[in-house]
Amino acid sequence: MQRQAPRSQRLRDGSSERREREKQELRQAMLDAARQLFLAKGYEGLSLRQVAEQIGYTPTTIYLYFEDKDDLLFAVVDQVYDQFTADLQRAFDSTTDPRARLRALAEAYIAFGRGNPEAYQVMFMQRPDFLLKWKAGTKQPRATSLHILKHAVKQAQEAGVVRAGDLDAVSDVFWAAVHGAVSLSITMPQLFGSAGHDTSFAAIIDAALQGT
Amino acid sequence: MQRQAPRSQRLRDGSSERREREKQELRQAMLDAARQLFLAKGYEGLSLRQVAEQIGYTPTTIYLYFEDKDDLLFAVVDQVYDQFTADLQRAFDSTTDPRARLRALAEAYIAFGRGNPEAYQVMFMQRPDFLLKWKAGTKQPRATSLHILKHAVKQAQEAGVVRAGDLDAVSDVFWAAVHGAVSLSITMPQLFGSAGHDTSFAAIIDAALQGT
DNA sequence: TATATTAATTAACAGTGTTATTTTATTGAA
DNA sequence: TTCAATAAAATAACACTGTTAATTAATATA
Repeated sequence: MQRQAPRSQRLRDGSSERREREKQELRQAMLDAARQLFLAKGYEGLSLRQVAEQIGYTPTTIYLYFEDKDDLLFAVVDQVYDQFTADLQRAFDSTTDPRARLRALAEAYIAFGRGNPEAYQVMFMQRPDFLLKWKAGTKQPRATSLHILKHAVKQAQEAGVVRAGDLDAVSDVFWAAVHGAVSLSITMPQLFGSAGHDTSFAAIIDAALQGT
Repeated sequence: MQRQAPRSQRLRDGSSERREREKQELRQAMLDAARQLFLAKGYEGLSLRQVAEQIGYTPTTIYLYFEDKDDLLFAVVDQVYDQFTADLQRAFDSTTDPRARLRALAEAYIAFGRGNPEAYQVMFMQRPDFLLKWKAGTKQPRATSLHILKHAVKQAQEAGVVRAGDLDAVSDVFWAAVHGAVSLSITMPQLFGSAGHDTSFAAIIDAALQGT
């Protein structure tokens, strides 16, 4: 009997592991379906009932894996926040020249927004409160990504390649320029960038670098 | 009998006028209630049932005066578009100096956004398609207001106070700067303008004027 | 094999915008 | 002034939405 104990223990662990794995798989299936619907139909078009139908479960089952719709939506964009942070960090690391660094950051920011328009809208336009939520597993709000921008501006100030003055204000100039450009190009592609979006973006980056 | 004809004519006209007047009053009551709810609860919080309850009618009656919810919402912000245009025009007319004119326009744009945050969000962030709708009674899309900006930029270019280059692109720089500042200050007051919003706005206007 | 636990479903509530139908009120004419 | 035509408003219903409570089905444990 005592010899059987470890074996039954192993069996039980094995089955509970399997259960846990299946739970994670189902959770992931919900995330995948939600992400697909979100990318196809946008923020408004994401419905729990459609998510449930797509994975072959009833809507209420989702509540066993997510607190509510907000929780699910945040989980969907959570990985996008990671990508955004990684993109900015990569741009930051691409050079040590303060001026080139700022330019690289601006280009990366704009490229992210244009490459992920639906996600960018949720993150910076529709649900800005998500920026204050914590990244899964950590205690850092999502807005931390923006510290990279501020850091680069600070370095540029110290190097004397952008004008001195309140760091926060100068960073805001930079942020407002790129955010304004990205958001206008996403929501009003007809009105913004009529000379070609790339032309406008280039002009905005130049202005931000000269004007800061 | 023939003498009575004009009198009954007058009576009929009078009553049909009264009917017409009452119809317009009811329509205006709907607009007022909708505007009040919209300003209190924002874009999402505006519900036809609540509008109806506030004026003491059933929800379906609204459909006798407006095509649908979109039509009602547009009618609510329609007058705000007029104010926006007037504000920009007043700034344009405040001076003839091209540089001061651009600065006045930027300040007016920002003041409008900060003074009407809910309306600004609908106009430029949530329902940008409204900008392409026609002003009531005309055939001009709402975006025409932005031509004032472009006009001022063009004059400043010709005067040599802002850099030459594609007019559309240079205008986009100006627009992106002020829109970015306004939208960030509305949706992320904690993250934007931590050195004081006025400080950031001043820096952005300076940058836009130097950078364009 | 019986019991306890967990997972998933069903049913329901309170909302939303919207359409078709029916009732009510008002008008114009015999 | 009564009657028919017209216009206005209300009722009822549909198809959705997110969400909660109660019930059934499946699984693990003893």
